[in-house]
Formats: sequence, structure tokens, C-alpha cells
Amino acid sequence: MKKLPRKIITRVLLYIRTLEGLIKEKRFLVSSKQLSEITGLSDVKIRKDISNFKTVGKPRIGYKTADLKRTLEAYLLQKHVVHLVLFGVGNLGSAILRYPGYHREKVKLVAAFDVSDQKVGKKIDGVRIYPVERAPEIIKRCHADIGIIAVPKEHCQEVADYMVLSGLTRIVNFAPTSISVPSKVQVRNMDFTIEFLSLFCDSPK
Amino acid sequence: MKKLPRKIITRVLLYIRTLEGLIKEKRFLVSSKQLSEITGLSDVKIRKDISNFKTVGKPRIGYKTADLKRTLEAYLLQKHVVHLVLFGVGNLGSAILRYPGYHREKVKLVAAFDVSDQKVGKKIDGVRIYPVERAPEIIKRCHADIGIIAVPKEHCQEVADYMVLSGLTRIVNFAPTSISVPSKVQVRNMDFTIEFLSLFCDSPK
DNA sequence: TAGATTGTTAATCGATTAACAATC
DNA sequence: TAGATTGTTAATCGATTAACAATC
Repeated sequence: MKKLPRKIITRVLLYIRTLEGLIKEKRFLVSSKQLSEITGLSDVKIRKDISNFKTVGKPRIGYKTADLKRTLEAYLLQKHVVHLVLFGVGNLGSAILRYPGYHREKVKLVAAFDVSDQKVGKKIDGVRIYPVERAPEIIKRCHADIGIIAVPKEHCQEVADYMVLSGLTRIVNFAPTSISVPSKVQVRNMDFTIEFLSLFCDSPK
Repeated sequence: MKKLPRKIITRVLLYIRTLEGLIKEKRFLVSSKQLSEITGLSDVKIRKDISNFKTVGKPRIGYKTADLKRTLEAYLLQKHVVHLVLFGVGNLGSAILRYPGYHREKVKLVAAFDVSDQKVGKKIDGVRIYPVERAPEIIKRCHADIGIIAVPKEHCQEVADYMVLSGLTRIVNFAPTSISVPSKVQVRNMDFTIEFLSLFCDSPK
């Protein structure tokens, strides 16, 4: 099957999350119209997205929630668990460590790194905090897939360089600053302030 | 001037953040090529975005950093300060309260709300925590522009309803669940797990 | 003047929506 | 059968990129 663009992938993950909720409520069937009401996306778009997969819907009836979830996951989440490592266990880092995602079983934070002697050696939510120097070794041993930057922006580039050196090729950057990395490395920036402001500037009045 | 789509607004905010950094380093001129290297966006796109505004660049020379910043801000940030209120002062809420944005002076968190008696009355980073019941009153008095949801997902819908009731029309939802709101209310969802997974699924190998 | 860079117009690309046939 | 809903094809819309003229 052809590779899907990121936009669609993100929506499909939202469908999976929604289906999990429905399954938990013992709802066995759902129509694209109902998914549309829950997610706020148009029903046509939802059907179009779903039709990228081996189709599982029945006209007049809708989709079996469990089947649809299984079908969507089979394509997207072949690798069983995505391994994350976190750099920086400050306020935001600790919150990320404790983030209660629906997809917990699909994503696992396997190690955290910090420079503070107070923090190193501790465990938060079962995740051990290591000194930064051990990152290359641990990243390899854990087969980490994604590195998260939650350090002060002054150390952001330095940490990014170190992550690349350690073999990471995917970075989520929570610091409000740009980082420069080799082109093979994928970066996703999450600057809360920009998110807040863009919502404000975008909406009318 | 015509209303810009959100995508462009978000990039323009990134240019402003980048320009602030350059100005702090006493760089007075910058070309679209250089902005491209810093931000990772194409130089053509950057020029196109900038050309939506009264143009300020000089061929062969580039843009004056201070002028460009002023021009971009003049359009986007007419209202001097965007007021945020936060619902839920747990791990993530506390981190958001302390988030060190570049645009600090453009965005102000004016009040936080929580149900816990332990937290109510305290101040974090200068922001007072109030009981949830006082939200309608305080939201009106502070002219809050955006409400942030950082409560456990079980209470997410309930809190969203209360925000709408209090007069908020823009919501940023950090909980990993969908909320349903009247169509006049704008919602931006930030589910970390979905962000992590979509980066993983999207990138090759 | 020559070369670099901006700003704009046209072409391409991709994503969304509209229309409708298929089918349960 | 009639009606609702899926899945698909075609049309529209918007965003990006290519090409190039303008200009410092």
C-alpha cells in the first residue's frame, strides 16, 4: 500500500483513539456521520481516509468499531511499541513523562536524561532518569525511535546535536526555538505560544 | 488587508520569533535564504508569506530585521496582549503556567482554575489559582481570549461546557479526547501521543 | 555593469468537497 | 422495494513551487 501523507496519518490516529472510546462503551457499530459528529471532521473526508485501507464498511450499517480499529492499526502500527526518550526533566519534561495518553500501549517512554544530580537516578512513573552522557549507549540499547527535547532553549541545539550523534532520526522539540539538523532527521516543533497565538489570530473578531 | 489562512499565520509567528532572536544577536539584516536555513522552510515560501504584507525587503540586501518584525506584528498582534486562562493545575497545567515562551509579552496567563483545595489560593509564577466556580466571573473581568484544558480526560467535556458557558470562544485542549462545542467555538487539540505517533508513522524506515 | 535578491505571475501539486453509483 | 450509507470519480479549491521580471 502506498505511503500516506502525514495529514491523513494524524487523522487516522484520531479515528483509532475515537474507536477505542466507542469500544470501551460497548458500541459495536458506528457510521461516518457519527464519527464526524465526535471528531468535528466531515463525514466524506472520514470515508475517504478510511477507503485508503482495505474497506470494511457496510452501506446502510456503517463500520464495526473493533474491525475498523484493527484495520487502521494494522497498517499504521506494525511495529508494536514506539520507544521514546526524553531530554530534560523539568516542569514540562515531568508532565510529558506522566502524560496519560489513550495510546499508552502503543507508545512507551523508555528513558529520560537530565544534567541535574538531584534528578539522576530517580524514577518518575517507572521511567529512570539517567545522566546525559549515557544517552548514546541507552538510545542504542533501547532502540529508541523518537527523542523529545524539553530542555531550556539555551541548550536546545546542543541537545539536538547530541541526539543526532546518538543515532536518533526523529525529534519532537518543545523548546521555543529552531534547531538545525541533518536533512535525514525529522523535526516536529511544538511551541505552545505559537499555538496559542495562531489560534487567536486565526479566529474571527 | 485580507484575512490570512491559519497555516500562513503560524509561519509568520515563527518568523517573528526568529527575528526576535536575530535582533537580540544584533543582526540588522537578513535574507529569505538565511531565514530559510534557520526555519527549514523554503525561501520562496517565506518571501511569498512576507509579500502578503506591505513589503519591506530590498533586492540584493534582504530585510531589516527590526522593520520586518514590526511589520509582521502590526498586522497579527494588534491587540496588545492575548489573555489565557488555564483549567487544571496538575503536572501539565503547572508546566504550561511556567512555559518560557519567546512571546511572553504577547501572551499572558491571567488566571488558573482547579478543584483541589490544596491548590486554590496559591500562586504559581505570579498566577493565582481560583476555585472553578469563579471562572465565569473572572473570565469576564479579565477579558480572557483563550481557555486551556489541562484536566483529566474524564472531566474534559464538563470543563469545555463550563468554558463555553463562561463566554470563551477559543479552546486549546491538551486532553487526549474529543470535546463537542457549539460551532462558533474554535478548538485546537494537542494530543501528545498522536503527535508522537504521527511523526513515527510518517517518517521513512 | 553584473550579480544577488526581492516580489509576482503562472504552473503544478495536493487536499477537500460535490456528485453519484453501488449496495446492504 | 425504499432509504440510508459506503466508496469512488470528477470538480473545486488552496497551497506550494517554478519561472522570471524588477531592482538595488
